[in-house]
Amino acid sequence: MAKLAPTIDRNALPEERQQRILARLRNEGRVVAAELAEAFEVSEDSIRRDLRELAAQGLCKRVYGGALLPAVTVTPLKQRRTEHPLRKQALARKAVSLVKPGQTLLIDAGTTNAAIAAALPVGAGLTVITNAPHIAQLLLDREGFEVLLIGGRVVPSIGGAIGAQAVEQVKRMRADLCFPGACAIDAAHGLWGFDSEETLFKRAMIDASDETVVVATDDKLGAVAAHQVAELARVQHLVVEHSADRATRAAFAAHGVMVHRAEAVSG
Amino acid sequence: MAKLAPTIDRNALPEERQQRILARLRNEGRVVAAELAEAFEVSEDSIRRDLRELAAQGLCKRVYGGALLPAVTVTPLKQRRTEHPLRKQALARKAVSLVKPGQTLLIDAGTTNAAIAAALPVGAGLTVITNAPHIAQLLLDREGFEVLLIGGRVVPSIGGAIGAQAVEQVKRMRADLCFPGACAIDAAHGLWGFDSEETLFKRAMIDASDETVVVATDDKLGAVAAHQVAELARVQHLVVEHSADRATRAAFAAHGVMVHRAEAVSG
DNA sequence: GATAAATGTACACAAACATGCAACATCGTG
DNA sequence: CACGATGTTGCATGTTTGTGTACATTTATC
Repeated sequence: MAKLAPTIDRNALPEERQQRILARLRNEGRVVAAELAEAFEVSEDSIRRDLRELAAQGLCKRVYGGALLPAVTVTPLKQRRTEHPLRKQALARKAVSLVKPGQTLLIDAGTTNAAIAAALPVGAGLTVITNAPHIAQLLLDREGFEVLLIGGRVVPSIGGAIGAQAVEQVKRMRADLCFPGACAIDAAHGLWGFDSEETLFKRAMIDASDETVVVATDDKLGAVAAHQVAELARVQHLVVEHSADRATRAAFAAHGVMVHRAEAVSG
Repeated sequence: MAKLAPTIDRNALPEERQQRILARLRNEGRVVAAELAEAFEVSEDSIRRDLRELAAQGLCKRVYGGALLPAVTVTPLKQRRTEHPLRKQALARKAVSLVKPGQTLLIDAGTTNAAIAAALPVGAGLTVITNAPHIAQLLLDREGFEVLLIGGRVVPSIGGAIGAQAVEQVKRMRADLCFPGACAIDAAHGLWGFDSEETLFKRAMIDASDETVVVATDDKLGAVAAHQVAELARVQHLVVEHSADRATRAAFAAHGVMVHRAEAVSG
């Protein structure tokens, strides 16, 4: 198992060597500096230099004696939830003002949407459909909401169920208002998502609702991601931060989107 | 199952060794310093140093002779949710011992079941299907679980989705083990629920699983409610409190149920 | 309370490390 | 071809880190 590969590692160019080190690392999960030095017939110093460069690019994790695969720690949702609390609260307050008593809302997973759920008025007879356990739990704890859960495989990085099963359930529902979490929104090209499955789910949400409200922090405005969720024509309302660029707001308004500007925050 | 893994632990890099120790700990729930020293071919002192560092990061709990998984720190909110936290934790610890790595679990809503979810070992490759947003969220926050959500209308008093839609989704799934929350269990008449719809859901859960584990606090034992969920023959395991009556335990055992008794609690 | 195992601390040693430097090859430009 | 610029390499330097041993202390068990 050790040297069955016919690859000749000696006489490798520096860059080539780094690629081979990476390949080994990904195969075996770890590399030892001394072994690499022997395989490539260079000094351990050179290997260490390679590892240092790879680590600087985040491609490996340097440890005493060699290197390991980098820890795949995507920022936990738990952490993200508390990132810009004041800004998200301000956005949420404005977004909630679009909700009328007795309506049925379709709320996507996401930290901004969790802030919206937390800001919804109790006792307005609202029905909330969501794919995010966190949001469902939040509304149950507040009491006074009718909560419908969308099932399916829950993607940890998103914090909600997406995928075929979730899409199918959404298709069998109707809502007055939907809040698809925005990954990016652009006046010319509409709403965008990062992930293919996530995009399908958001589209199903929009199709199942009379009106769509996009709530976007500044960094989402004018950005474009990999997959289109929907044309801008499908979006009736856009809620932006107080700090949102004036020209950008005008651009969306020119496309017939009602733009709502949140209050300023001190923080 | 013990040493079939071809993983070579000797010659591990220091940091790599700590990672492997953590992996072992999460799989087996405990590690012994002497065994680790032999496996990694280093002195026990080095192992102790590793354990000390891991403990400093809160990743394990040092004990005389080795280390254990850190105490499941239940947040104040969750504790308020639970009436008898210590008793339920003791039950949960015993219930979790029935779970094997890689299994798929079907976990019902309920405070006792939430305690079980909180006690599940991370990194054992477990898949959890649940109708309770609270439990789903708890597992997402702990990371390392595959979580499948059962959708439907969420009943606030239960804290989970039941009803036709939920039943339909459960029917399309298979699990190794299921934990239906018990309302009452009786040696002569089996498992009982309070509510008609809830009962249907629990029955669907049991039908979808190879084995059923009922975890019951003392007050559930020998009690009978309005709707029958299942015959006792469908129940393979019963986990009871340390204080459970001896004759009652014998009665269940006589019906072919494996009775597991939790540790005593000081409180 | 006695005993043996487990533990923490201190210290010495070796391995791995970062850094600076000189030698060498490669490449482009005058 | 000459020349310098650039980049890579190996070596020597001093530093950091991990490891094992020795000894005093704590802990579990009888």
